[in-house]
Amino acid sequence: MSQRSYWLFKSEPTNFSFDDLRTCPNSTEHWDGVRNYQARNYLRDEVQVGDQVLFYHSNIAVPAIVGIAEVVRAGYPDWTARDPENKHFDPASTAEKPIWYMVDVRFVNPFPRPVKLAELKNNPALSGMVLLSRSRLSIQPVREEEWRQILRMGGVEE
DNA sequence: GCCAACGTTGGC
DNA sequence: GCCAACGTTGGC
Repeated sequence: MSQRSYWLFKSEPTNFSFDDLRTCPNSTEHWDGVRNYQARNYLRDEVQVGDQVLFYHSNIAVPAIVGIAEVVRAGYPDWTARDPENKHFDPASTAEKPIWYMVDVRFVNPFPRPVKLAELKNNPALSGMVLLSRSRLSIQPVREEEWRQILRMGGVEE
């Protein structure tokens, strides 16, 4: 029995928003299209069923963490890499030797108050967050203390 | 829309 | 294996 971990997943809401996740069948969706090796390693090797996820909206006027999702399926080959029609097609990835991985996530709940990037930056307790030093990494680990702090900032009851 | 930061590619 | 060129990300 492994202890559950915390993550931050980034998404551009114009592509896929937290509300899109909510309205998916069973509020569950594949987290596909990740094409960065470090993020891939997390998805393939570390993200586990039951892990909790901060859903972050990037590349918009007011970037913010908007809610919580949960991992419902651990890493497995991202088949969109083998679909020539797909935007994220990668001919180097095969069924025998997949390069890219995805997980499945489920909508849990929105924050009563979204936590803006500016607020994260202004909180000294969060100065070690990966988001602030490696902003481009799309799958990032979150420490338990950071998780609790951010939920508090988002108005989530303990 | 700009541009800095950063990841990837490919010539050597 | 180095590193310049290039493409992408994402805050502003």
